[in-house]
Formats: sequence, structure tokens, C-alpha cells
Amino acid sequence: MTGERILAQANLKCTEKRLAMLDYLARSHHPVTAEEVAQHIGAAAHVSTVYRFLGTLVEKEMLLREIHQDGIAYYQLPQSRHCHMLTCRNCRRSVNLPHCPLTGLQQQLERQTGYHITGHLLEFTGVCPTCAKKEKTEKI
Amino acid sequence: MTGERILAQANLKCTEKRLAMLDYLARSHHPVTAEEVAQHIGAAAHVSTVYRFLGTLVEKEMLLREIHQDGIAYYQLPQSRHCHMLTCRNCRRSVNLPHCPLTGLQQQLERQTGYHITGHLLEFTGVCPTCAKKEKTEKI
DNA sequence: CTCTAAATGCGAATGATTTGCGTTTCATAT
DNA sequence: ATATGAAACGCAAATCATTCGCATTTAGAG
Repeated sequence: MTGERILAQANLKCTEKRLAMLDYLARSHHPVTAEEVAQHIGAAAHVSTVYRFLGTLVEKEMLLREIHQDGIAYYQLPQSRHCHMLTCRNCRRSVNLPHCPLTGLQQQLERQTGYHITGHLLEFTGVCPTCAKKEKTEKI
Repeated sequence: MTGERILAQANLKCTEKRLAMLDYLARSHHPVTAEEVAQHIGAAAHVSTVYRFLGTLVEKEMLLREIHQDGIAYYQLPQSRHCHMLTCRNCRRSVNLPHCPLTGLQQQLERQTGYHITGHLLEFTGVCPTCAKKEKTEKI
């Protein structure tokens, strides 16, 4: 969906900065931080502007926000296929799971609990092969 | 496991405050915040002391820390069966999943990525039946 | 009992995020 | 095209959980 369309649907004014932010979000195929958004858009925007805009979209349920285990909020446009991450606790490098393994479970859970489930967070933590090798070397 | 035993195994000195903290953790059958620990122990301890002690235990992998979607760290002693939560975004009331559905997936993921996976976080967000009813009423 | 390393308290520092407010810009009606 | 009110923006100060530095106290080995 194009940035103009998203803004119209959200009933928000169309500005250069907002289009740039949406463009960056659409381009990123993984969750990104507000800081990253602020840095990677051509039209420089103040961090507070970025936070405010992203927050507004989240309120309108047109953007997903998840707080990862590093304590930082990551944002992503809701795509047909969202993904989850496996992050190295040492170097923070992460790989994505190819697809979300929870869709079926979520439906089952809704039936069992009566909750209307609006989202979920799944994050794996571990040690990547490179760091595992390093740690082994250092211990000798 | 008793508090004395945990401290001995962690190679940490045995103090009144630490025993109180461990006691509280053992008594809580759900993840708790550092703030809660500080408030609910008889022997008053400074927050920084609580944070330091909990942090030390986490480092030694004798305590689990997970950052929830409210951005706050929750701690729990590792039990034979850990669980995950489904939290109402409105009233914060939560129900537990009966068991962790990720064990198999995690092993498969280790094979595929070469990462050594040390933990995971799974958290569902939704609206509980009570709040759903309320929201519907308010909209009329 | 003595002595040292570890534990504690306190306050200041940190870092992501939010907020208040004055200024600028969008977009709608004239 | 222009005026105008509302929304967006920039900036700096506030917030809040968490961490850190340092001086003081205490556990527990010898």
C-alpha cells in the first residue's frame, strides 16, 4: 500500500517526512527502531516527530510495535507475512524465521480463552556460531 | 530449592535481604518486576541493590529475565515448566498458556541456523472478554 | 578476632521515550 | 489564489526504569 493511501486511511496530513518514514518502513523487511527511521530518511526529522508519528499509527492499529529483549521498541508495517527474530545475545546479529509458526496456535487459543487476540511477540535469544566460536577460544 | 542453596550454588554471600528476595521470587508464581521485589520483602532493600542482585542471578543463568510489552523487566525463577502469557491490553489481566508450544520448533531452528538458542520470549496481546464487552457498550 | 572481598545505600548518570509549547505547514473554504 | 484553523514539527525539558561510581558496612574465611 502506498504512503499517501496509508495516511489518507489514517486521516492524517500528508507531509514529506511522513511519506519518507512510511517509505522506509515499507522498504525494511524486518522490524526497525525509531532511531533507525529518523536516521535513514532523506528528509531529516526530529526524533520526537518520528516517535509521535509512529505512535499515532500504532494507536490506529496501522503499525506494529514490539518491545524486544534489548528493551527497545521495534516497528513494522503489518504485512501478510510478518516474521520473528533470533538474536545473538552477544553481538546482537539476528536472523529471521522464514514464517510465523503461531497462526494456528493463536486461533486455538482464542477459542480456549475467549480473548480476542490482536498480536503476539515471539523472540528467540541465543549465541550465533561466530560468537560461540569466540567464546570457546577465550575460555582456553 | 531453598534460598541458602541457591546462593551457595551461585557462589554468593548469604544475606538477609537476598534470602528475602529469593523467598519472594519463589513464592510468586508469575514473573515479577524489580520494583515489586523491592516493595514486598520485609527487610527493606534499596532498588539498586535489588537490580544488582537480580542481574547477578540472571548472569549466572539462575534467574530468568524477560522484558514485556510494557517495556519493564520481569523476573522469575526457572521452574521445570515455564509458561507464557496472554495479556489484555486494556486491563492487563492475563492468562497463562498451559504449556510452552515452542520446544520442538526451537530444536529445529537450532539445526537450521547454527545458533545455540538459550531462551525465547512469547507473549500474546489481546482483549479479554470483559473488556471486549465494555468497549462494545461504550461505542453505542 | 581480623581482615579482605563482597554487598549495600545513596545519588547521580544514562538512554529511550514522552511532553509542553511556540512556530511552521497543510489543506479546506472562501 | 488567499486566508485560516487545525495539525505537524522542532526543540528542550521531563520522565521513568535501569545502571554506575563511590563511600560505608558486613559476611565469612583464616
